[in-house]
Amino acid sequence: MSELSGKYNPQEFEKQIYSEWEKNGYFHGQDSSDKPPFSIVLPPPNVTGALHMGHALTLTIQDTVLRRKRMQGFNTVWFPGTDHAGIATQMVVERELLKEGKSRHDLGREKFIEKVWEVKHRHHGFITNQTRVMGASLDWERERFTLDEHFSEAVNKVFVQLYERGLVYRGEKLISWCTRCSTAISDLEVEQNPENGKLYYIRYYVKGDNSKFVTVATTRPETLLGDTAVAVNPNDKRFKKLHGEKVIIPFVNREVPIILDEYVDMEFGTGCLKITPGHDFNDYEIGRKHGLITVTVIDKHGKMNENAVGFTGLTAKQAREKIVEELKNNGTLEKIEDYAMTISKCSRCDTVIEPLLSNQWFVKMDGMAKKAMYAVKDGRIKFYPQGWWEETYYRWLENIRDWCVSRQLWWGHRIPVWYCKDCSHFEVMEHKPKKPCARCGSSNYYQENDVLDTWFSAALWPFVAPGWPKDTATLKTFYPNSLMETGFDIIFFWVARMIMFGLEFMDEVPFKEVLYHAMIRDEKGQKMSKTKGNVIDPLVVTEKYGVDTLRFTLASMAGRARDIKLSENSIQGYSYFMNKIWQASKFVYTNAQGLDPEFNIKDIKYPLNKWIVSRLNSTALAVNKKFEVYELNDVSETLYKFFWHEFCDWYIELSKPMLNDEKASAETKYVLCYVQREFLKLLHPIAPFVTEKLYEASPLKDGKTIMLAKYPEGDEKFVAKEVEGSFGFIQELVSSIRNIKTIYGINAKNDVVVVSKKHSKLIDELKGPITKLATLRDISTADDLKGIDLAGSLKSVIPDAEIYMPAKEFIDFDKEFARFNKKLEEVSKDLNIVNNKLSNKGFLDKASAEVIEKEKRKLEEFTKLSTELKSAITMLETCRK
RNA sequence: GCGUCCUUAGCUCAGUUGGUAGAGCACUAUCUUGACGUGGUAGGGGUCGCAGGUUCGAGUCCUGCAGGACGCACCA
Repeated sequence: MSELSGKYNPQEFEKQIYSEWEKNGYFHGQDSSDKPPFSIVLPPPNVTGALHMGHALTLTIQDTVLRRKRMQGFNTVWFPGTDHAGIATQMVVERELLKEGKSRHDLGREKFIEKVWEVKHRHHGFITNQTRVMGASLDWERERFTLDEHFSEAVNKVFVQLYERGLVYRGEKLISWCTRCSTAISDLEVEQNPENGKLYYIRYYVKGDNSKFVTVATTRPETLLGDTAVAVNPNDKRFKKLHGEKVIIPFVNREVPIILDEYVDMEFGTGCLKITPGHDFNDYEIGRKHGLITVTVIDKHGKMNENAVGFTGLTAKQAREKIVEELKNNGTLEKIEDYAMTISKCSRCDTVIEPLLSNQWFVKMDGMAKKAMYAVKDGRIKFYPQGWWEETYYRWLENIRDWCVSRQLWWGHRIPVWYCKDCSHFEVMEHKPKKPCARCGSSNYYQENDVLDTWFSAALWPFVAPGWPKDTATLKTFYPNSLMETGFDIIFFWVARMIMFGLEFMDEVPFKEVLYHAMIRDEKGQKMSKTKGNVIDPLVVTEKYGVDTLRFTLASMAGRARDIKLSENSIQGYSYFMNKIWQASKFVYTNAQGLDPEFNIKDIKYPLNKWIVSRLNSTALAVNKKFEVYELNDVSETLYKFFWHEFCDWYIELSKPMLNDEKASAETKYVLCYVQREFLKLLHPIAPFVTEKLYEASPLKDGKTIMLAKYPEGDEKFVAKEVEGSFGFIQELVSSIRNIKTIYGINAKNDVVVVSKKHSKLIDELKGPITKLATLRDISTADDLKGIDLAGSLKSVIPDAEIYMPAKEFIDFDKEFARFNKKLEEVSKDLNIVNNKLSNKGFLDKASAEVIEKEKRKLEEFTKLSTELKSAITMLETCRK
């Protein structure tokens, strides 16, 4: 037994314990084993990222779940890894370059990528070490990086196979383009922001008739240069006669037709819609329907191109100002209105998105989406918390559009497509083709410049982490993964796509369960962000309060809620709990001298010991039940209450006199140590460090590490309902006596007489403990009121007992009278409710026998209490006279 | 507009087949009891957002309304 310091001081042991675990290989799972497998893949953090509270939460939840499974005897593997995070990482490096006044183009692709790798290597240690700090029991030997060789091979294979199956295609489409990132992005990477804009009303004159015109309303006048039609609703009587006419687009003087399309809302604006297929998604659709040409007037940098005659080279914003100015001058601008609109912006850099026509690679979604939907519908994958995300998931999959996976970036998986330099032919192959071009015979190939969306590779994580495309033992054992734990914000980005690709390439779901966790916010419910300055840094918190404290706090909040409001105050509260565990353990250990470690827990005799062992088992059963549905908040609450309010408040206090009792001492010592040790095991998954530290010092230590100890499942055989019931009475008795003493400010120890037919024997047996707990000199029992100085005693009534405390000098009849009347009022209210129920024919007819029985018992109890209280009040009245 | 969800004690939240409203923090009073004042003990505090309905019985189920969060779509 080692010495424990005076108070809980986590900094003294956490880091060392972690390295011991890692050194001893406790985190490592076996590729094949007799034990049932349990696997999780860590959602790979951005390799250049820093640990934030979201990471801390996800690590805590996953580690907690996994540690319990490991202790339960599962062959567990938690696959670690980091993500190359395409745009994000490229931006980090570009920003560094910018400081030297350079862009990536100054370096060239090869040099630039070299530089990114350097940055990657430099950063990699930060995030992984911070992950270690949190206590995450990751199988580090299996760590992966999404751009490492093996991973890239898998990505290529997937891409090629998708192509061969007709699920990948190249096409020219209108896509969302970020002019700052200079790349296409997917629908998911576009955010809609409300903004105050303007609506411009512009006249287009009909060709050949300067007296006729139509007025269109637009928020983007600069796009009129790319207009190729004006549309009106076919049912709109106002404009129908114009069908077939042509109007002239100002500046470019292009003649465009007036077309009819039901899409046009007659109520909105003027009822005339300008059609710009090159810069608007809806217009693009209408253009396709009507066979319109597409004119692009804005380029990839957000500037007006050569088609924008007279405005070429201006930014879209400058062009808008100039066009509005000129329209005003020539009298075709009717009016400008304020207009509340939403603007699409790049979710990464907040730049306004420009819809652009361009050649991109797409993954066909409809077929895979359907399969992914059924996997959840038929229960092959279960979502937790139950009943929350299924609908959202289905809706997205039902309305899904093809996924634009090509990015015009340099950092990422370069698309395995090989173009012939001498003709336009291309091959989709994992490696550069060895044969000459099938069309022109040239051997001059170059690889596609675009890279893949980061989420493309991320979607392969559940099967690539265990080894795919190699047919490894690891893959056999750990696919499907047991659980996927992640934030609900990436349900579409990641979860849905993992399910699609898992089904497509493994023919089996990637994981059996998905657990979604909440978003961490500050105490006011606001998102934490550096600019707001409301960030709580997990590393600062763990430095101050310890990792276990933070983990316990986060676990306590990991319930069904979608937001977690975190404040330092709540963290501090839980650090007190850690200290409490520390202090109680110290007490247990210092009282363990002469302990017989061979004592058998089945042999315990004393009711108090039976009680705490019963409570321990009830607690273990409850904890395991809650673990199964991933309600970690209930797990931690159950453990908190058991340890603090049962083990410490009652059992430890009770054990003190028992330890001095020669007969009870040996058994009590053992039970103290036993219950404390089993509690440590129960808590270990949530608070791994303090439990290991204390376990190490336990005189009943039953293994090398608590990490590999058997997780207590709880045994019904040890749950003694009668004992718990009797002890409940004792608790109530003690509280009631304490209550009298507090009300009257009685500090001195005095005597108490209890009249209770039912519990006399029990009270006599537990005399020592009760006098100790209630600070009494003596407690005695009596069968009736004979010999009790009724007028000179303070009285209290609880179910099945009356308590008399001789304390003549303290009695205040008015106070007593008020106290009993208040109590009687409460009981009468309850009694009324029960009476009403039991005299209600409907209740008796329809309620279950069990419920009726319960009500009858209540009636009995309340009636008895009420009678007692009434007689006590009469007594007071007579005494007063 | 469609969808998911929230509204319970001053604050943060639990309350899972409908059966007498709970916890933590905060607050009040009190206690130097030999593990812990990061502690012990006792206590105050809620017409469960509003209005209907179903039911013998509703915080719990249904409908409507109000306030709020998030997702998707549309937005000339």
